[in-house]
Amino acid sequence: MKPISDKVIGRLARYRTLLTEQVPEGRTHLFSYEIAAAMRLADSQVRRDLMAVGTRGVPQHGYEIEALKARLDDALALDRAHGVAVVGAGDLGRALIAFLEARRTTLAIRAAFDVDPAKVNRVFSGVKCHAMADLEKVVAAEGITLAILCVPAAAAQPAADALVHAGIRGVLNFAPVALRLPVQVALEELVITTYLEKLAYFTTHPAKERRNGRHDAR
Amino acid sequence: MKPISDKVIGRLARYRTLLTEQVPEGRTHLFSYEIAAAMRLADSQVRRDLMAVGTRGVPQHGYEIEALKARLDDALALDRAHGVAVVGAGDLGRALIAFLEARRTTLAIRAAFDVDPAKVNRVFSGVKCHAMADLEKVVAAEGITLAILCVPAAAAQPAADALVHAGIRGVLNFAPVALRLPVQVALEELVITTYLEKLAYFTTHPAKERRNGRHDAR
DNA sequence: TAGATTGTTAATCGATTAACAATC
DNA sequence: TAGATTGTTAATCGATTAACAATC
Repeated sequence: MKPISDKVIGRLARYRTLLTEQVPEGRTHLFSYEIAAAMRLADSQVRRDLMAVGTRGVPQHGYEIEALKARLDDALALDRAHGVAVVGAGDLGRALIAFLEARRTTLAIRAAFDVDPAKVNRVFSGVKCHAMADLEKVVAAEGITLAILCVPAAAAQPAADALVHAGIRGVLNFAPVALRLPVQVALEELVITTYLEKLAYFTTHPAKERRNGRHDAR
Repeated sequence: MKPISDKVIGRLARYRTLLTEQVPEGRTHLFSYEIAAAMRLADSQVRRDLMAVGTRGVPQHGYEIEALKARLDDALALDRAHGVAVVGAGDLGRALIAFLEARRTTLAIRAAFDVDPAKVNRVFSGVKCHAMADLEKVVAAEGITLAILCVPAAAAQPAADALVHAGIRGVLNFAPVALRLPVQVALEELVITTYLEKLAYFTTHPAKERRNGRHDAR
């Protein structure tokens, strides 16, 4: 399969969520324009995206939901397990553990890490918290490839360096810091205040000025 | 000022965070290529973005940090206060309250809401939790314009409808649901699993395939 | 069949980058 | 001054949309 752009992957993940969380009652198939309407996209874009992962629809019938879900799972590599670590077991980190463990998928949180000795060896929502010193050992032992970084800004870059050293392949960063990572390590920035600030701007300016898609992740 | 695109606003917010959180020791000015390097952008893009908000740099000296921060605050409407509500006081909602209240800015959380009677009237990190039934009253009384939506998927659309009815201007959505909102209400989708799924894909495929910016939001 | 919807190409659009004259 | 960096335009690039023949 040809390289698929970041943008397309983001939309494919959203299609998958839509199919999982919001399938209209009693439907087995969906038309491209229905998916498009739910996400405020053009129908040709939906067809084009689905084409990129080799899905086939049928004129007059649309796309079969179960087959499409299976195809998306496969394309997004969600048919295999991915080990996830949460680094920083503060309020946000613990909330993310609880939130993500509640919806068990192939993305499973296998460990938490914190510098605070009071948190080490505690178990949060079924996930054990380890000392940062044990990062490399635990990452290897648990087969962890992804990390969610929820430490304070000042601790983010050192923690990221430690993660890279431990062989992590992707980082989801919540700290308000522009991380420097080797290019081969995937990075998603998810700085909540950035999103709030965007909202503040767009609610303060006429709606007309909102030029682009409402999404991102993006 | 001309309309500024969603993409540019997102980067401006990130420049602002960089200037606030990561100013190199003892510097009063920064060059466009320094800002660009920190964010993995082209230097001409930084200059272009700053031009959009009317900032002037000086050849040989770069951009004055304090003046630039002030200009960005003004452009992003962060010089005024914005009232924020957190809807859904579960683990994630309460963590966001604690997280955002710790970094008091002009984006201040003025109220939380939940359907659970056990949570109503409790105070989380200094923020009072109200019944959903009181949404409209409290939003008006507290001058709330933005909402952070952290309710379960099934409750998201009804909650969003109630927020719109109460006159909210922008919604930051954490629920894994494609919300339908009137176009004049700004919407940012921040579905954490979507980001994790993107990471899973990019860590499973050769780094070379990563075509685009590492960010989004945005 | 006729009509609706897909798959796919071509056209458009917007965003990014390169280039360089202006400037300090 | 000379050289480095800005402001800004033009060129490139990629993403989105429109269009329509193929198809069920």
